[in-house]
Amino acid sequence: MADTAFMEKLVALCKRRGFIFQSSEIYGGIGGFWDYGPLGVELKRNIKNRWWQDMIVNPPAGPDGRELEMVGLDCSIIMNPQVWVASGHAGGFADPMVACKTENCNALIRADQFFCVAYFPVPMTGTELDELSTVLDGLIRKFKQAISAGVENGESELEKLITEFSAFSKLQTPLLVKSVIASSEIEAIASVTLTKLERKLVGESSKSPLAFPFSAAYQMRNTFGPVCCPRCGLASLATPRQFNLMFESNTGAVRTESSRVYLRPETAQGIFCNYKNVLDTSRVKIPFGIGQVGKAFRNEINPRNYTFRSREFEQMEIEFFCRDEDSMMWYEFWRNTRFKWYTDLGLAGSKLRLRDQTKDELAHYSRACADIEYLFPFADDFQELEGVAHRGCFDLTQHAKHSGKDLNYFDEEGWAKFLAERKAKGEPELTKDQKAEIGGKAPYRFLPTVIEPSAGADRGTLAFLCEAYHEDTAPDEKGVAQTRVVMRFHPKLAPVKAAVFPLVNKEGMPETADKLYKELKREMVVQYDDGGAIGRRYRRQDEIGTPFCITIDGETIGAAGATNPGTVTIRERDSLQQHRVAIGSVKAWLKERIGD
RNA sequence: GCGGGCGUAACUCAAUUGGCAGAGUGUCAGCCUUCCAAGCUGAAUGUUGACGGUUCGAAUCCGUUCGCCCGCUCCA
Repeated sequence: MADTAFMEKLVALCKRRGFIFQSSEIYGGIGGFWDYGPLGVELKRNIKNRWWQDMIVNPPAGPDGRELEMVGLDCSIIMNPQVWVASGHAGGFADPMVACKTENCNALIRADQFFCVAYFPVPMTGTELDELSTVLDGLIRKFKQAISAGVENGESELEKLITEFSAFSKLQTPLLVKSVIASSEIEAIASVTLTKLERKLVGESSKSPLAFPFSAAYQMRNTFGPVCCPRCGLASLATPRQFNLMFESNTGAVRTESSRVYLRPETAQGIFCNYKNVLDTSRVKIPFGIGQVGKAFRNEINPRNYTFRSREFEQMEIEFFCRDEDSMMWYEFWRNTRFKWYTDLGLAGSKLRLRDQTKDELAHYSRACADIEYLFPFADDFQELEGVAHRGCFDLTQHAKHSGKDLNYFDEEGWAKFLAERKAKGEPELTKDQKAEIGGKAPYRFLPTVIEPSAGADRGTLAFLCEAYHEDTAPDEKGVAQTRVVMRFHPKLAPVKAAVFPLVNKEGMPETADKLYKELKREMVVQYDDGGAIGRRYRRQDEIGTPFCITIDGETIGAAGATNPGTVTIRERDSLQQHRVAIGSVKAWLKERIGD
């Protein structure tokens, strides 16, 4: 169950303490855009820096035990518009939506994700059903491919399908396009369970149902009858409309059709477009990866759930290039590596899961995809933080085709070895033509296969915020249990690593504390606080998730009766335990616990 | 896009039938305080989202508009 009360408390805290603000708040805000305040920026930066450090600078060893080759990149947000034609975003990143006009229904349907069912007046024979299934399978596959490939002219693609369907459908005339069902049920309809489903849909009547894409059904409504809303069941659907999710802008001061450009909807295409540059300049060899952290933009139909679905968001993406025969090994590697990264940083509970996508969910070019998902307090279901996708060589193929450039990888090492082996065996030297012939294809020249771990930085930040929020009880000075709000960030992610307090504002304690504070701030984010009672200061730091509080007391300054002169207390946020540490060792003590 | 809900201090929320815009928390200043907030004193902060209307008088009623939240839907 969604815990809205929890979410409201977290959102209030984020505002009150300066983690997250609404964008342009003084003007009433703007939906789908958010600002990170002084603490939020530290938290998000820590997450991005960790990612960069753990994935690019010092990645774990590969599945073969060898060092991983990873390099970084920082691409522009606006690219040549042809990029988006090649990637499929220009054509396919637009969802055909259809709304129901019934007063109390108003359902909104993704037309490409729904299929219609038609019923035939006469029962079919087993052979006819088999034939029907085969044809349907083919049609559905083609339709899905057309959608995911982002065919530039979806209309004509649909018409082709309809013609094909009509040719077949002279077998029987459908009675009525009755309902719309989710694509996940399509397998059931198009395969052997026809009769079972038939019963489910039309009781014990003998009509045989036939399913086909919603858009096709809509176009054929004059022949087959009206398409009904899946929710209210009435024939009240409006004309399907395109929802384009690309942000548009213009280059140059004069706006014309040809000046139109797009803000990138993902950082990945910048990597693919620079893949050849990286190969040519940085001495990397396959397998290797390129990582990038950067903003991306999508005109979400309806941004919701705090920062979870923003229209401007930040991604942390890797494109890992490898040989196709090793690709499933690398896919497994990245799938596990990325999941472990989250658990190591504290998303360790049952709220985090690794889920393999089903065949239905996969894009047509994708061989496998795993989602790393988090159960946010605002949702009933797990939501995606990151997708690790096996993309085959789809992207590079597309860019090679559209740019006209050869994006093949040439394995110089393997080629040299091949030539040397021939020589050793005393085989005759190859002619120029033979060399071009053999060296011009696999295994020496080929388009690499790509594994893409693509993480949402803002989603990750939000997940870490949700995971950190705790209310527990701690005793006050009278020993009475009091509720306290504590953000239990992993020390590596905590926006403030430590706070320095003088126990009281006299006897030289402020001076000593200030000196320690200034020394620590050279290497980490620390705060100095002398305001109010010590307990109040502890609670303030608990609320922003500072893992360690250092107090300068009588012992530190060697007051009369001190048994541990020159030591401070370091209080731990989660356990409330205190440690006595020599003031000169504080920095080392903290660094040991916070890590690099 | 459609439907519903809602806009009062930094946060959480009051304000009787239309009658002087308030409280708690937080923040700031000072005092007190030798280790876990709700000790003391004081202070600042509001064109009640905006515009218009009704009225002697509007946070409150009406209209318009802007924005936010929820549902349908999408996704990193």
